Amino acid sequence: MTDVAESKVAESKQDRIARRQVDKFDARRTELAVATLHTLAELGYARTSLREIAQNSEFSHGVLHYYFADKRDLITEAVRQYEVVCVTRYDEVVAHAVTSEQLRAEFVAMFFDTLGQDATLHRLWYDLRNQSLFDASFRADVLEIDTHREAMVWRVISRYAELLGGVVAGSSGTVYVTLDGVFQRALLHHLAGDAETVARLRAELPDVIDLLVSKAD
Amino acid sequence: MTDVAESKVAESKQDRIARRQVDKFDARRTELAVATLHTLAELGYARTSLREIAQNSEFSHGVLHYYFADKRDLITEAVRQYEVVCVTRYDEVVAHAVTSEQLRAEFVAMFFDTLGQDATLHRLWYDLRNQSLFDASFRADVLEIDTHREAMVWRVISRYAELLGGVVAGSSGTVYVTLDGVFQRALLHHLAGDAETVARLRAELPDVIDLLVSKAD
DNA sequence: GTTTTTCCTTGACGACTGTCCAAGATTTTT
DNA sequence: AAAAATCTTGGACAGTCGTCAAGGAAAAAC
Repeated sequence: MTDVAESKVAESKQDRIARRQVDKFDARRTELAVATLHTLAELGYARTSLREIAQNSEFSHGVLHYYFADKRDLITEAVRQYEVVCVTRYDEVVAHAVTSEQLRAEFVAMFFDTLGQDATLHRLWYDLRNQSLFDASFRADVLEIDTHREAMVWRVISRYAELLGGVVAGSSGTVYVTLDGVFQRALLHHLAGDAETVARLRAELPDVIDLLVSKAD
Repeated sequence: MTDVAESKVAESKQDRIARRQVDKFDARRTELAVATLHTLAELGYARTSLREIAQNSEFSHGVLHYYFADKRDLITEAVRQYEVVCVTRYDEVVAHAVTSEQLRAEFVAMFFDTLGQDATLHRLWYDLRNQSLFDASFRADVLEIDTHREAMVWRVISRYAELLGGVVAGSSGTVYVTLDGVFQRALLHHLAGDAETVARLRAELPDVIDLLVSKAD
């Protein structure tokens, strides 16, 4: 009995230790994944090396193989970090907008804000989505993130239709590819330094949104 | 006088020789650029090496630096080859369709035909367009090709509106990003082996087209 | 047929890659 | 304070990369 009790105590103690170490381990994994994310955003998938990632962290390159099985494992974790950052961006706008005009205007504003602010992160997303066209090992994560992005856009547009007293004219997928297409195009011209084209896309976006929503008369 | 005449003859002779050599030189450049295109389509930009390209041609890797200044020069030429192949795809459909229903149906058919047929080429295009988000040296070519693609789509949709007796509801850019977005998404699911989603996108495409065109009553 | 020019192969170079490991530094446990 | 477990470093490894140059093969010019 005593032996068992002691053993239980010992176990739970070791468990506590183990759990703490796991937490610490995970924290460092996340830290390194974030450094990876920044490196990828800066250089793109094709030119990102482990040594470059390590230089963007406070560790040496050898440590990466202590926390990650290989490069793919590391990059996959970085992609998951991206998702955490990026997928609830418009929820606040949806939550507190009380008129359709307000929602549309604030969505457009945030759309182009994040375009300028997080341009390198966004180009990374498109880079990785494209990588998944060649490398099957990214596909599952990419498709999952894409689904979440689609849902995010849908929350905005369906709420807009609701406030407007109309219905969304296309499917969730159609709405998503349209707005994502506008974003991709704006990103390209933004990075190319063509502010004029970006401004034009911004001016057109409200019309694009209205194209996707049929107002009931 | 005679000297001058002889010199002229000699010059024009040398010119002829020079021209022929230039033609031969260009022909081989094109040949190697095509091999590059196939390699890029297969492996993607990130994993395409000069030795791999050479293996897809009938030459050895050293010859690439005889015909091209460096890797960038070679890949740029390959991108230009892509444009030649890809940008008049729907013109025949536009030319011989006599009803709006026919044009729409044949466009949809060709849209998904090329999706399956030239999937690797298309994923290369998206790969290179994305590369231009990181590497400015591709941007000019990418933007030019993108413009041509947009014009190609516009020819289809504006003709469709004409046959239908309506007007296009969005700008040329809006129409392009929407249909290109559908294509990108269909390509991803096609390469992921998800035939069901591709079929759904195909079934939805006519509605997407009609969304972009307002029929006059 | 010989010389000259053009074309192509082969091997080498330095730099860079992902991966692994021995050994030292640090932290935790006893 | 000693011992054990954990973390981190920095160098070595086997490859691969783009690039280049020497020299042989082929073609063209005479």
